[in-house]
Amino acid sequence: MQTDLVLRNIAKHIQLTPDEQAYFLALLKPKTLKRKEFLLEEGEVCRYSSFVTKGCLRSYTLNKNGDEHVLAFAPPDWWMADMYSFISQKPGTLFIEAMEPTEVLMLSKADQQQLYSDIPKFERFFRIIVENAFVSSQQRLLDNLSLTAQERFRNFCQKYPSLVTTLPRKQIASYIGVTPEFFSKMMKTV
Amino acid sequence: MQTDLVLRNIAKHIQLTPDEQAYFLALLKPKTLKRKEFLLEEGEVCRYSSFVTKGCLRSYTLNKNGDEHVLAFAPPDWWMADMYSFISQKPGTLFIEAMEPTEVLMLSKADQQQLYSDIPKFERFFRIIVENAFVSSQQRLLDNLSLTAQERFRNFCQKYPSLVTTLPRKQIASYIGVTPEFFSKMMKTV
DNA sequence: GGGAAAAAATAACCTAGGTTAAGAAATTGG
DNA sequence: CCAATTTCTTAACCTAGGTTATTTTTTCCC
Repeated sequence: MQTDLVLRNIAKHIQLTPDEQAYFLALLKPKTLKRKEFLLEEGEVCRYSSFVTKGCLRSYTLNKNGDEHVLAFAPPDWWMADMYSFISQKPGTLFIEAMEPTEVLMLSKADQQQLYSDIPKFERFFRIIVENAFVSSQQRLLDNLSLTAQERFRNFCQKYPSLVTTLPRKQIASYIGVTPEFFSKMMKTV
Repeated sequence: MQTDLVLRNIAKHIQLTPDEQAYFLALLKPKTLKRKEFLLEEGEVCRYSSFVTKGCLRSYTLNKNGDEHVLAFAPPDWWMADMYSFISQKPGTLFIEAMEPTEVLMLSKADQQQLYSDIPKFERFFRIIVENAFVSSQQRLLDNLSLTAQERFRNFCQKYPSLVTTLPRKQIASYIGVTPEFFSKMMKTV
């Protein structure tokens, strides 16, 4: 199990003793996903929060016309879940799919709750993670309200430099909120 | 000082002893705002998280063309801050303005940190608050990507029933992401 | 209560981005 | 390495929503 990355991820915000590290690592369930395999589908309850160690995940919804809308990408060192479903433990609306062969470390809702009680520092850790995610979600909202597709694409390039070259363009188009056809038109006009 | 509301707000997620309640309440600074008075302006550091007990706040940005974009409304029982600035203690981009005569209870960043150490339950409380805010921000993002203005307006009516009748229409238009002119056109077509 | 300011409505015209369709290029997995 | 699938591009046409300008209505506050 590839654990360096997740320990360094946590060390950015809280300090753990070796015992605490061992206790935490014992809770993680590793999982390997093939390209296009789903970690979660619409209507399921999201029972795990997953940390990506290799590959890449994306979360998206399918609206009533069958259009996909990408909510987030998770390259290595990112956490991913259907947050609504994970916190409420009710059926969610997101699909979470591997974009390529991907490895994750999964922490169940129950184990996370246990962790909060046993090692309160983890409550701080996840609070900080969610605070940052919230700020970035709000910024993206404002960007969608006030910037052109061109400008949102520039933002995307800065936020996910590693993904710009590796991801299919249609996925990037969906994330910034335009059709692949318009994205293509836009890329000619530079 | 009007403290019932904030104590009930907290009691939704954590249980406090009378001593803890008293300790918490002693940290809050009440403030009264006139209509159109600012609680925070662009470029300032957001030093407080504010709980609304009366009236209503809104947060918005001004883009380079001078257009306002409403990020959030806070009627009574809601918390409001420029989250980016509050967590980083760097200058932010939001304006926070009173829509009408408004009363808030303000908790400083330093006091919040102290509270986390002294009464770890508060770390849980604010984690839960931010989790919910994050989920709702993500849902709004998806709504902006996949719904029409008409549908977003219906969502707004469900989310903030008390504001639909009291707020100027141009503010609602800005929140759902359309111009007041288009909003007006849209309201005729029902 | 009344004058100033803000908000709302209307309408003519404009544009960023969507739709449909069809062919070309790139990936992928057997 | 090759057939199937997916992705990308192009182009003609379309539409949700924006812009500008003017008038009407409402709200505020002295």
